[in-house]
Amino acid sequence: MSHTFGVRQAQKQRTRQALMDAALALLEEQSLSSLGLREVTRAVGVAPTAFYRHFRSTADLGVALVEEALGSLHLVLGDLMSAVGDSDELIRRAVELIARHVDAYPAHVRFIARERHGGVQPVREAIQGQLARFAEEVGDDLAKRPETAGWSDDDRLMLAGLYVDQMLATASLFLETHDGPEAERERVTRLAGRRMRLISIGCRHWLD
Amino acid sequence: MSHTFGVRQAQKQRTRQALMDAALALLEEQSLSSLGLREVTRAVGVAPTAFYRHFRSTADLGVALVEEALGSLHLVLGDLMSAVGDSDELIRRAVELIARHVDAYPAHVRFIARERHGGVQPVREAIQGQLARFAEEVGDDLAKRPETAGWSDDDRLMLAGLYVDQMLATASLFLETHDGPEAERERVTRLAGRRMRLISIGCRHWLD
DNA sequence: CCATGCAGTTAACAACTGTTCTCTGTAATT
DNA sequence: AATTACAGAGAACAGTTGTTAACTGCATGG
Repeated sequence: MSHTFGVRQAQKQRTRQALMDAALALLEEQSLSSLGLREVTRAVGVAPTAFYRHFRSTADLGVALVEEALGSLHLVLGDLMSAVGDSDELIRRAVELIARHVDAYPAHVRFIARERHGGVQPVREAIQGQLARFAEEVGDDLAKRPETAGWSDDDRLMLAGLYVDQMLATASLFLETHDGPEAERERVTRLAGRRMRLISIGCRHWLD
Repeated sequence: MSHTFGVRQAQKQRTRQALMDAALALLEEQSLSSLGLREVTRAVGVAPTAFYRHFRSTADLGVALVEEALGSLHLVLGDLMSAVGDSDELIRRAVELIARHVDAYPAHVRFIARERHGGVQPVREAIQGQLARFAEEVGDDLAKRPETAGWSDDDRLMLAGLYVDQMLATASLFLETHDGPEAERERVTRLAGRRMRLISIGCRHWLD
Protein backbone atom coordinates (compact mmCIF):
# COMPACT_ATOMS: atom_id res chain seq x y z
CA MET A 1 0.00 0.00 0.00
CA SER A 2 1.09 3.55 -0.58
CA HIS A 3 0.03 4.79 2.81
CA THR A 4 1.92 2.20 4.81
CA PHE A 5 4.25 4.49 6.70
CA GLY A 6 7.74 3.11 7.02
CA VAL A 7 10.58 4.93 8.68
CA ARG A 8 11.36 6.44 5.29
CA GLN A 9 8.01 8.06 4.57
CA ALA A 10 7.67 9.25 8.13
CA GLN A 11 11.00 11.09 7.99
CA LYS A 12 10.05 12.65 4.66
CA GLN A 13 6.80 14.02 6.00
CA ARG A 14 8.62 15.28 9.07
CA THR A 15 11.01 17.46 7.08
CA ARG A 16 8.14 18.52 4.86
CA GLN A 17 6.31 19.75 7.92
CA ALA A 18 9.51 21.39 9.16
CA LEU A 19 9.74 23.30 5.88
CA MET A 20 6.14 24.46 6.21
CA ASP A 21 6.62 25.50 9.84
CA ALA A 22 9.80 27.39 9.05
CA ALA A 23 8.10 29.14 6.15
CA LEU A 24 5.18 30.12 8.35
CA ALA A 25 7.58 31.58 10.90
CA LEU A 26 9.52 33.52 8.25
CA LEU A 27 6.26 34.88 6.86
CA GLU A 28 5.64 36.74 10.09
CA GLU A 29 7.54 39.73 8.75
CA GLN A 30 7.32 39.40 4.97
CA SER A 31 4.96 38.08 2.33
CA LEU A 32 5.08 34.89 0.33
CA SER A 33 6.20 36.55 -2.89
CA SER A 34 9.47 37.56 -1.23
CA LEU A 35 10.03 34.25 0.55
CA GLY A 36 13.12 32.55 -0.80
CA LEU A 37 13.57 28.83 -1.10
CA ARG A 38 17.07 28.99 0.38
CA GLU A 39 15.81 31.07 3.26
CA VAL A 40 13.43 28.29 4.22
CA THR A 41 15.90 25.43 3.91
CA ARG A 42 18.49 27.40 5.87
CA ALA A 43 16.02 27.86 8.73
CA VAL A 44 15.31 24.13 8.78
CA GLY A 45 18.98 23.18 8.51
CA VAL A 46 18.76 21.27 5.26
CA ALA A 47 20.37 21.67 1.85
CA PRO A 48 18.63 24.05 -0.61
CA THR A 49 18.14 21.29 -3.13
CA ALA A 50 16.23 19.17 -0.64
CA PHE A 51 13.40 21.65 -1.04
CA TYR A 52 12.58 20.24 -4.49
CA ARG A 53 11.85 16.81 -3.05
CA HIS A 54 8.77 18.33 -1.42
CA PHE A 55 7.66 21.37 -3.39
CA ARG A 56 8.01 22.58 -6.95
CA SER A 57 8.35 26.19 -5.80
CA THR A 58 7.58 28.51 -2.91
CA ALA A 59 4.20 29.15 -4.52
CA ASP A 60 3.56 25.41 -4.24
CA LEU A 61 4.56 25.57 -0.58
CA GLY A 62 2.10 28.41 -0.19
CA VAL A 63 -0.78 26.35 -1.56
CA ALA A 64 0.07 23.60 0.93
CA LEU A 65 0.02 26.19 3.70
CA VAL A 66 -3.40 27.35 2.59
CA GLU A 67 -4.74 23.85 3.03
CA GLU A 68 -3.18 23.54 6.46
CA ALA A 69 -4.27 26.97 7.69
CA LEU A 70 -7.81 26.87 6.32
CA GLY A 71 -8.14 23.24 7.38
CA SER A 72 -7.67 24.23 11.00
CA LEU A 73 -10.01 27.20 10.59
CA HIS A 74 -12.58 24.90 9.03
CA LEU A 75 -12.81 22.97 12.28
CA VAL A 76 -13.64 26.20 14.11
CA LEU A 77 -16.34 26.90 11.54
CA GLY A 78 -17.80 23.47 12.21
CA ASP A 79 -17.90 24.22 15.91
CA LEU A 80 -19.62 27.53 15.23
CA MET A 81 -22.33 25.97 13.09
CA SER A 82 -23.02 23.00 15.31
CA ALA A 83 -24.08 25.32 18.13
CA VAL A 84 -27.69 26.28 18.86
CA GLY A 85 -29.25 28.84 21.12
CA ASP A 86 -30.09 32.47 21.55
CA SER A 87 -28.63 34.83 18.91
CA ASP A 88 -26.60 36.89 21.37
CA GLU A 89 -25.28 33.73 22.93
CA LEU A 90 -24.21 32.42 19.50
CA ILE A 91 -22.38 35.63 18.72
CA ARG A 92 -20.57 35.69 22.05
CA ARG A 93 -19.53 32.09 21.46
CA ALA A 94 -18.37 32.83 17.89
CA VAL A 95 -16.18 35.75 18.92
CA GLU A 96 -14.65 33.77 21.74
CA LEU A 97 -13.89 30.79 19.50
CA ILE A 98 -12.24 33.07 16.97
CA ALA A 99 -10.15 34.73 19.66
CA ARG A 100 -9.10 31.30 20.92
CA HIS A 101 -8.13 30.20 17.43
CA VAL A 102 -6.02 33.29 16.83
CA ASP A 103 -4.27 32.62 20.11
CA ALA A 104 -3.61 29.01 19.16
CA TYR A 105 -2.55 29.53 15.52
CA PRO A 106 -1.55 33.17 15.02
CA ALA A 107 0.78 32.34 12.11
CA HIS A 108 -2.04 30.57 10.26
CA VAL A 109 -4.34 33.55 10.61
CA ARG A 110 -1.65 36.02 9.60
CA PHE A 111 -0.82 33.93 6.54
CA ILE A 112 -4.42 33.81 5.33
CA ALA A 113 -5.07 37.49 5.94
CA ARG A 114 -1.84 38.44 4.19
CA GLU A 115 -2.03 36.16 1.17
CA ARG A 116 -5.76 36.45 0.55
CA HIS A 117 -5.00 39.51 -1.57
CA GLY A 118 -1.28 38.74 -1.85
CA GLY A 119 1.04 38.71 -4.81
CA VAL A 120 1.04 34.97 -5.62
CA GLN A 121 -1.82 34.03 -7.90
CA PRO A 122 -2.14 30.28 -7.21
CA VAL A 123 -2.20 30.94 -3.47
CA ARG A 124 -4.76 33.71 -3.84
CA GLU A 125 -6.97 31.42 -5.89
CA ALA A 126 -6.62 28.57 -3.40
CA ILE A 127 -7.73 30.85 -0.58
CA GLN A 128 -10.64 32.33 -2.52
CA GLY A 129 -11.75 28.82 -3.47
CA GLN A 130 -11.70 27.55 0.11
CA LEU A 131 -13.45 30.66 1.41
CA ALA A 132 -16.15 30.19 -1.22
CA ARG A 133 -16.63 26.65 0.11
CA PHE A 134 -16.84 28.05 3.63
CA ALA A 135 -19.55 30.46 2.52
CA GLU A 136 -21.48 27.64 0.85
CA GLU A 137 -21.35 25.59 4.03
CA VAL A 138 -22.52 28.51 6.14
CA GLY A 139 -25.26 29.12 3.61
CA ASP A 140 -26.43 25.51 3.85
CA ASP A 141 -26.41 25.78 7.62
CA LEU A 142 -28.40 29.00 7.53
CA ALA A 143 -31.03 27.23 5.45
CA LYS A 144 -31.79 24.98 8.41
CA ARG A 145 -32.29 27.89 10.77
CA PRO A 146 -35.56 29.80 11.24
CA GLU A 147 -33.92 33.24 10.89
CA THR A 148 -33.59 32.93 7.13
CA ALA A 149 -36.85 31.11 6.40
CA GLY A 150 -38.30 32.29 3.11
CA TRP A 151 -34.99 33.69 1.87
CA SER A 152 -33.70 33.02 -1.62
CA ASP A 153 -30.57 30.89 -1.85
CA ASP A 154 -28.81 33.85 -3.38
CA ASP A 155 -29.58 36.09 -0.41
CA ARG A 156 -28.52 33.37 2.00
CA LEU A 157 -25.18 33.09 0.20
CA MET A 158 -24.80 36.86 0.44
CA LEU A 159 -25.30 36.73 4.18
CA ALA A 160 -22.98 33.74 4.51
CA GLY A 161 -20.24 35.60 2.66
CA LEU A 162 -20.74 38.58 4.93
CA TYR A 163 -20.32 36.34 7.98
CA VAL A 164 -17.19 34.68 6.58
CA ASP A 165 -15.66 38.05 5.76
CA GLN A 166 -16.54 39.23 9.24
CA MET A 167 -14.91 36.16 10.75
CA LEU A 168 -11.65 36.95 8.97
CA ALA A 169 -11.82 40.65 9.79
CA THR A 170 -12.35 39.79 13.44
CA ALA A 171 -9.48 37.30 13.43
CA SER A 172 -7.24 39.93 11.87
CA LEU A 173 -8.22 42.44 14.55
CA PHE A 174 -7.41 39.94 17.30
CA LEU A 175 -4.08 39.25 15.62
CA GLU A 176 -3.10 42.92 15.89
CA THR A 177 -3.72 42.85 19.63
CA HIS A 178 -2.12 39.43 20.03
CA ASP A 179 0.67 40.59 22.29
CA GLY A 180 -0.99 43.83 23.34
CA PRO A 181 -2.68 44.79 26.59
CA GLU A 182 -5.72 42.86 27.80
CA ALA A 183 -7.83 46.02 27.56
CA GLU A 184 -7.31 46.13 23.79
CA ARG A 185 -8.40 42.54 23.39
CA GLU A 186 -11.51 43.31 25.38
CA ARG A 187 -12.26 46.31 23.18
CA VAL A 188 -11.92 44.18 20.04
CA THR A 189 -14.16 41.51 21.55
CA ARG A 190 -16.91 44.06 22.18
CA LEU A 191 -16.43 45.66 18.75
CA ALA A 192 -16.61 42.36 16.88
CA GLY A 193 -19.66 41.29 18.89
CA ARG A 194 -21.53 44.49 18.05
CA ARG A 195 -20.63 44.20 14.37
CA MET A 196 -22.06 40.71 14.17
CA ARG A 197 -25.08 41.74 16.23
CA LEU A 198 -25.86 44.54 13.80
CA ILE A 199 -25.66 42.10 10.92
CA SER A 200 -27.93 39.59 12.66
CA ILE A 201 -30.44 42.38 13.34
CA GLY A 202 -30.41 43.32 9.68
CA CYS A 203 -30.95 39.65 8.91
CA ARG A 204 -34.02 39.59 11.19
CA HIS A 205 -35.69 42.43 9.26
CA TRP A 206 -34.46 41.51 5.77
CA LEU A 207 -37.86 40.50 4.42
CA ASP A 208 -39.74 43.62 5.57
CA MET B 1 10.22 80.24 -1.05
CA SER B 2 10.73 76.52 -0.89
CA HIS B 3 7.74 75.72 -3.05
CA THR B 4 8.67 77.94 -5.96
CA PHE B 5 8.93 75.38 -8.74
CA GLY B 6 11.87 75.92 -11.00
CA VAL B 7 12.80 73.61 -13.86
CA ARG B 8 14.95 71.70 -11.41
CA GLN B 9 12.26 70.87 -8.82
CA ALA B 10 9.75 70.08 -11.52
CA GLN B 11 12.01 67.49 -13.15
CA LYS B 12 12.75 65.94 -9.78
CA GLN B 13 9.09 65.49 -8.98
CA ARG B 14 8.53 64.10 -12.45
CA THR B 15 11.00 61.23 -11.98
CA ARG B 16 9.70 60.73 -8.46
CA GLN B 17 6.23 60.22 -9.89
CA ALA B 18 7.69 57.96 -12.58
CA LEU B 19 9.23 55.79 -9.88
CA MET B 20 5.91 55.55 -8.05
CA ASP B 21 4.01 54.72 -11.23
CA ALA B 22 6.52 52.06 -12.23
CA ALA B 23 6.36 50.54 -8.76
CA LEU B 24 2.57 50.46 -8.86
CA ALA B 25 2.71 48.67 -12.20
CA LEU B 26 5.25 46.13 -10.95
CA LEU B 27 3.11 45.49 -7.88
CA GLU B 28 0.37 44.08 -10.06
CA GLU B 29 1.90 40.62 -9.79
CA GLN B 30 3.92 40.72 -6.58
CA SER B 31 3.83 42.35 -3.18
CA LEU B 32 5.81 45.26 -1.83
CA SER B 33 8.08 43.15 0.34
CA SER B 34 9.52 41.52 -2.78
CA LEU B 35 9.79 44.70 -4.82
CA GLY B 36 13.41 45.50 -5.55
CA LEU B 37 14.83 48.99 -5.84
CA ARG B 38 16.75 48.09 -9.01
CA GLU B 39 13.64 46.60 -10.53
CA VAL B 40 11.87 49.95 -10.19
CA THR B 41 14.70 52.10 -11.51
CA ARG B 42 15.18 49.73 -14.45
CA ALA B 43 11.53 50.10 -15.39
CA VAL B 44 11.84 53.89 -15.31
CA GLY B 45 15.17 53.93 -17.12
CA VAL B 46 17.32 55.65 -14.51
CA ALA B 47 20.36 54.52 -12.56
CA PRO B 48 19.74 52.45 -9.41
CA THR B 49 21.44 55.05 -7.27
CA ALA B 50 18.98 57.74 -8.40
CA PHE B 51 16.38 55.97 -6.29
CA TYR B 52 18.00 57.26 -3.10
CA ARG B 53 17.45 60.86 -4.14
CA HIS B 54 13.72 60.27 -3.66
CA PHE B 55 13.19 57.43 -1.20
CA ARG B 56 15.17 55.91 1.65
CA SER B 57 13.93 52.42 0.76
CA THR B 58 11.15 50.59 -1.03
CA ALA B 59 9.21 50.67 2.25
CA ASP B 60 9.44 54.45 2.09
CA LEU B 61 8.17 54.34 -1.48
CA GLY B 62 5.31 52.21 -0.20
CA VAL B 63 4.28 54.80 2.37
CA ALA B 64 4.24 57.45 -0.36
CA LEU B 65 2.04 55.16 -2.44
CA VAL B 66 -0.35 54.79 0.49
CA GLU B 67 -0.83 58.54 0.61
CA GLU B 68 -1.42 58.70 -3.13
CA ALA B 69 -3.80 55.74 -3.28
CA LEU B 70 -5.82 56.60 -0.18
CA GLY B 71 -5.80 60.25 -1.14
CA SER B 72 -7.69 59.46 -4.32
CA LEU B 73 -10.02 57.13 -2.45
CA HIS B 74 -10.63 59.87 0.09
CA LEU B 75 -12.15 62.02 -2.61
CA VAL B 76 -14.62 59.24 -3.43
CA LEU B 77 -15.49 59.03 0.25
CA GLY B 78 -16.19 62.75 0.26
CA ASP B 79 -18.52 62.32 -2.70
CA LEU B 80 -20.31 59.51 -0.91
CA MET B 81 -20.89 61.50 2.25
CA SER B 82 -21.95 64.71 0.56
CA ALA B 83 -24.92 62.94 -0.99
CA VAL B 84 -28.42 62.95 0.49
CA GLY B 85 -31.57 61.07 -0.30
CA ASP B 86 -33.34 57.75 0.09
CA SER B 87 -31.30 54.92 1.64
CA ASP B 88 -31.53 52.62 -1.38
CA GLU B 89 -30.60 55.48 -3.64
CA LEU B 90 -27.52 56.22 -1.51
CA ILE B 91 -26.41 52.61 -1.65
CA ARG B 92 -26.83 52.39 -5.38
CA ARG B 93 -24.81 55.55 -5.75
CA ALA B 94 -22.09 54.28 -3.39
CA VAL B 95 -21.64 51.00 -5.25
CA GLU B 96 -21.49 52.75 -8.58
CA LEU B 97 -18.93 55.29 -7.39
CA ILE B 98 -16.77 52.48 -6.03
CA ALA B 99 -17.00 50.58 -9.31
CA ARG B 100 -16.05 53.71 -11.19
CA HIS B 101 -13.06 54.31 -8.93
CA VAL B 102 -11.80 50.75 -9.37
CA ASP B 103 -12.07 51.21 -13.11
CA ALA B 104 -10.14 54.48 -12.97
CA TYR B 105 -7.41 53.43 -10.52
CA PRO B 106 -7.22 49.64 -10.39
CA ALA B 107 -3.56 49.66 -9.35
CA HIS B 108 -4.31 51.90 -6.38
CA VAL B 109 -7.07 49.62 -5.16
CA ARG B 110 -4.96 46.51 -5.64
CA PHE B 111 -2.10 48.09 -3.73
CA ILE B 112 -4.24 49.00 -0.73
CA ALA B 113 -6.01 45.63 -0.59
CA ARG B 114 -2.68 43.81 -0.88
CA GLU B 115 -0.61 45.82 1.56
CA ARG B 116 -3.28 46.41 4.17
CA HIS B 117 -2.24 43.11 5.72
CA GLY B 118 1.04 42.90 3.82
CA GLY B 119 4.55 42.16 4.97
CA VAL B 120 5.91 45.69 5.35
CA GLN B 121 5.13 47.14 8.77
CA PRO B 122 5.39 50.91 8.08
CA VAL B 123 3.10 50.56 5.08
CA ARG B 124 0.62 48.48 7.03
CA GLU B 125 0.55 51.06 9.78
CA ALA B 126 0.12 53.94 7.31
CA ILE B 127 -2.89 52.19 5.78
CA GLN B 128 -4.46 51.34 9.12
CA GLY B 129 -3.98 54.93 10.26
CA GLN B 130 -5.60 56.40 7.16
CA LEU B 131 -8.48 53.93 7.30
CA ALA B 132 -9.05 54.84 10.96
CA ARG B 133 -9.30 58.47 9.86
CA PHE B 134 -11.77 57.44 7.16
CA ALA B 135 -13.89 55.69 9.77
CA GLU B 136 -13.81 58.75 12.01
CA GLU B 137 -14.98 60.95 9.15
CA VAL B 138 -17.79 58.57 8.28
CA GLY B 139 -18.71 58.46 11.96
CA ASP B 140 -18.88 62.25 12.13
CA ASP B 141 -21.04 62.27 9.00
CA LEU B 142 -23.35 59.64 10.45
CA ALA B 143 -23.84 61.83 13.51
CA LYS B 144 -25.54 64.42 11.30
CA ARG B 145 -27.97 61.91 9.85
CA PRO B 146 -31.29 60.88 11.43
CA GLU B 147 -30.62 57.12 11.07
CA THR B 148 -28.19 57.07 13.99
CA ALA B 149 -29.91 59.56 16.26
CA GLY B 150 -29.54 58.52 19.87
CA TRP B 151 -26.56 56.28 19.18
CA SER B 152 -23.43 56.35 21.29
CA ASP B 153 -20.29 57.63 19.57
CA ASP B 154 -18.77 54.21 20.06
CA ASP B 155 -21.59 52.47 18.22
CA ARG B 156 -21.41 55.03 15.43
CA LEU B 157 -17.71 54.36 15.03
CA MET B 158 -18.43 50.64 14.91
CA LEU B 159 -20.91 51.16 12.08
CA ALA B 160 -18.51 53.52 10.29
CA GLY B 161 -15.76 50.90 10.44
CA LEU B 162 -18.14 48.32 9.06
CA TYR B 163 -18.97 50.61 6.14
CA VAL B 164 -15.30 51.35 5.43
CA ASP B 165 -14.44 47.65 5.50
CA GLN B 166 -17.35 46.99 3.20
CA MET B 167 -16.17 49.67 0.83
CA LEU B 168 -12.78 47.99 0.54
CA ALA B 169 -14.27 44.51 0.23
CA THR B 170 -16.52 45.75 -2.56
CA ALA B 171 -13.64 47.46 -4.34
CA SER B 172 -11.62 44.25 -4.10
CA LEU B 173 -14.50 42.27 -5.60
CA PHE B 174 -14.77 44.70 -8.48
CA LEU B 175 -11.05 44.43 -9.02
CA GLU B 176 -11.29 40.67 -9.51
CA THR B 177 -13.85 41.18 -12.25
CA HIS B 178 -11.97 44.13 -13.73
CA ASP B 179 -11.30 42.50 -17.08
CA GLY B 180 -13.98 39.86 -16.79
CA PRO B 181 -17.38 39.58 -18.46
CA GLU B 182 -19.99 42.29 -17.89
CA ALA B 183 -22.30 39.71 -16.28
CA GLU B 184 -19.82 39.18 -13.45
CA ARG B 185 -19.59 42.89 -12.78
CA GLU B 186 -23.36 43.06 -12.65
CA ARG B 187 -23.44 40.17 -10.17
CA VAL B 188 -20.92 41.91 -7.93
CA THR B 189 -22.88 45.15 -8.13
CA ARG B 190 -26.02 43.40 -6.92
CA LEU B 191 -24.14 41.47 -4.22
CA ALA B 192 -22.44 44.57 -2.83
CA GLY B 193 -25.71 46.48 -2.87
CA ARG B 194 -27.50 43.78 -0.90
CA ARG B 195 -24.69 43.57 1.62
CA MET B 196 -24.86 47.29 2.31
CA ARG B 197 -28.65 47.18 2.38
CA LEU B 198 -28.59 44.47 5.03
CA ILE B 199 -26.24 46.56 7.12
CA SER B 200 -28.40 49.67 6.75
CA ILE B 201 -31.46 47.64 7.80
CA GLY B 202 -29.59 46.44 10.88
CA CYS B 203 -28.71 50.06 11.54
CA ARG B 204 -32.41 51.04 11.35
CA HIS B 205 -33.36 48.56 14.09
CA TRP B 206 -30.22 48.88 16.24
CA LEU B 207 -31.91 50.59 19.16
CA ASP B 208 -34.83 48.14 19.48
C1' DC C 1 20.79 -10.80 0.72
C1' DC C 2 21.07 -8.08 -2.91
C1' DA C 3 19.22 -4.53 -6.05
C1' DT C 4 16.57 -0.67 -6.43
C1' DG C 5 14.45 3.81 -5.10
C1' DC C 6 14.85 8.00 -3.29
C1' DA C 7 15.65 11.77 0.61
C1' DG C 8 19.19 14.59 1.19
C1' DT C 9 24.16 16.44 0.05
C1' DT C 10 27.84 18.90 -2.30
C1' DA C 11 29.56 22.00 -5.73
C1' DA C 12 29.06 25.06 -9.15
C1' DC C 13 26.54 28.39 -12.45
C1' DA C 14 24.97 32.90 -13.97
C1' DA C 15 22.12 36.35 -12.51
C1' DC C 16 20.56 39.30 -9.36
C1' DT C 17 20.34 42.25 -5.04
C1' DG C 18 21.21 46.82 -1.85
C1' DT C 19 24.71 50.05 -0.89
C1' DT C 20 28.93 52.91 -1.15
C1' DC C 21 31.99 56.14 -3.44
C1' DT C 22 33.29 59.07 -7.02
C1' DC C 23 32.14 61.81 -10.77
C1' DT C 24 29.38 65.03 -14.09
C1' DG C 25 26.41 68.41 -15.86
C1' DT C 26 23.49 72.02 -15.08
C1' DA C 27 19.87 74.92 -12.66
C1' DA C 28 19.84 78.13 -9.00
C1' DT C 29 22.06 81.48 -6.09
C1' DT C 30 25.16 85.19 -5.06
C1' DA D 1 30.05 85.90 -14.15
C1' DA D 2 31.56 82.84 -10.65
C1' DT D 3 30.03 79.60 -7.17
C1' DT D 4 27.27 76.38 -5.05
C1' DA D 5 23.75 72.64 -4.63
C1' DC D 6 22.18 68.58 -6.17
C1' DA D 7 19.72 65.08 -9.53
C1' DG D 8 21.47 61.52 -11.75
C1' DA D 9 25.35 58.35 -13.92
C1' DG D 10 28.88 54.88 -13.52
C1' DA D 11 31.55 51.35 -11.52
C1' DA D 12 32.49 48.33 -8.15
C1' DC D 13 31.55 45.57 -3.62
C1' DA D 14 30.11 41.42 -1.16
C1' DG D 15 26.25 38.74 -0.69
C1' DT D 16 22.26 36.61 -2.22
C1' DT D 17 19.16 34.04 -5.27
C1' DG D 18 17.00 29.71 -8.15
C1' DT D 19 18.43 25.74 -10.63
C1' DT D 20 21.32 22.06 -12.55
C1' DA D 21 24.19 17.99 -12.14
C1' DA D 22 26.36 14.19 -10.10
C1' DC D 23 26.91 12.15 -5.68
C1' DT D 24 26.02 9.26 -1.12
C1' DG D 25 23.81 6.57 2.23
C1' DC D 26 20.18 3.87 3.67
C1' DA D 27 15.36 1.93 4.07
C1' DT D 28 12.70 -0.84 1.31
C1' DG D 29 10.74 -4.68 -1.69
C1' DG D 30 11.91 -8.83 -4.44
